[in-house]
Amino acid sequence: MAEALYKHVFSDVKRAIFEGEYKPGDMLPSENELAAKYNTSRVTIRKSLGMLENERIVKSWHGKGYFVIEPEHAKFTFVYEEHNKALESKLQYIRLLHPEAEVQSALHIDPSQRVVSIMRILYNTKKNMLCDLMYLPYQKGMPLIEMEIQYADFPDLVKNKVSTFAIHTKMEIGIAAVTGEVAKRLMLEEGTSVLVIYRYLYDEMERPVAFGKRYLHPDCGHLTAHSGFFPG
Amino acid sequence: MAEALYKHVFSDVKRAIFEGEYKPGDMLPSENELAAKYNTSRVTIRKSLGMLENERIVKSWHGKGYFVIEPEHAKFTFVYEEHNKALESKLQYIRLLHPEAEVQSALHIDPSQRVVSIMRILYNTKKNMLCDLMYLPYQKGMPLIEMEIQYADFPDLVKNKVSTFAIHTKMEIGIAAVTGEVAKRLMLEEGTSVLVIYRYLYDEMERPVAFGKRYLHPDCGHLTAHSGFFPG
DNA sequence: CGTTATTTGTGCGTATGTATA
DNA sequence: CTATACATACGCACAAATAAC
Repeated sequence: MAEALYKHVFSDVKRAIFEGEYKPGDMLPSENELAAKYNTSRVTIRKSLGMLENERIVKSWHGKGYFVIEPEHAKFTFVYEEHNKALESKLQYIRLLHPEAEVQSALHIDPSQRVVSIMRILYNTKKNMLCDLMYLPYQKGMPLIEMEIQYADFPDLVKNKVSTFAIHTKMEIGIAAVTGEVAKRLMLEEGTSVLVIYRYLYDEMERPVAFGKRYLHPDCGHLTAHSGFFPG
Repeated sequence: MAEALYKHVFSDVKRAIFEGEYKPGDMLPSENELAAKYNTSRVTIRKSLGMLENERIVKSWHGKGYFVIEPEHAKFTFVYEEHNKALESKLQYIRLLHPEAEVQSALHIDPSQRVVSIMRILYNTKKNMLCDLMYLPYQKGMPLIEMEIQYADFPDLVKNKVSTFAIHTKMEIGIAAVTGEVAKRLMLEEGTSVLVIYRYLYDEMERPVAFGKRYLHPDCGHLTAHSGFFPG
């Protein structure tokens, strides 16, 4: 089967842009010109140009034409898997407690309201690599069954209550000194600085529904993100 | 002006998905059924469904139908501005030197080849917030003029040599202890742990063309990223 | 100021191909 | 084999924005 025509036009124009034939700011030939050049219809050309627009390579202006845009190198895509498949997970405890200041502020609740606190350790054959803490506002009838929680992903914890599409999450990366239980479980000296990943889950009304902290053992290495154009 | 028909269909189906009328895994009505429902043509429906597909909300299977997919909560978008607009930038030095091991390995060069090393400080009215180090393989005739480099973004440094679209960058976040010149400039004690952002620039052949390290003063706070669906 | 040509935006009808059940 | 569903592609018409005259 021959390659679809619109795909051919798409990759041919894309190639021309990547090779510098059209530079950022340049106008592409009009739809009609391209249709003539590739000996096809305007509809097909529009499909190809639409794909280039989706990839943020060109932008169309009504009545003017299509223009090559400046690529975005400031936006990075971070792939962060809640469940690292190379690591085993072990539940440490589930406690019902009155939140400390950090958790209060993250979940927008007052000290009188209790929260469920869950600690998990993620480890490989050699050592404990991550210490994961999660906090959820406690409500009566909440399932505290260990097995349910042990393997649950962060968004899974609340997905039954709201539509998965309504949830969005925020991730923050910071640095913190490990103390007490966390230091002991990661087998680090008290006060050692480690990377910390903070996770915030919000529902469709922007209300915080969960808060998590994850302490990374130094041997976990770096967190990586990418920018630029990638296939797929 | 009335809203375009295809936009109406798009947002109406999207709303239905977000409200849980169609759940992840569900099949949407067929193109023909939707065309009948909205009293329009199949072409228009395809446009709307194509938009939903671009937003990774549905996926079509040839001969089967359109299916609601599970939202991706593991991919985060990091917006990282090389030039923080709230901060002033000051060039500290430009040196030509033989690279240390870390830089050698990052740029895939051997110790005999020299690199241009550039240090900048980014500061606000109160204090120095960032210490930025960049390394570029040195080539004869390279412009070392300070003014050119002082305000250059990371990708700008190489954009004249290759197409901007061919460049892609990687970002890593780690933790490191500040020493020597860096510690002094950030006014931190030797050995203090700080967040470090590593940047790698690659050309179209995946060859490294620049390497950067950026030490963040603790007062810079956290790095944040988002996941889920956002308008625009 | 309006006129006109150009360019993109929206929308319909139709035909044929191909994958799935 | 057949019915259904999506994929590709063409032609046409009109609307709306832009720019040049």
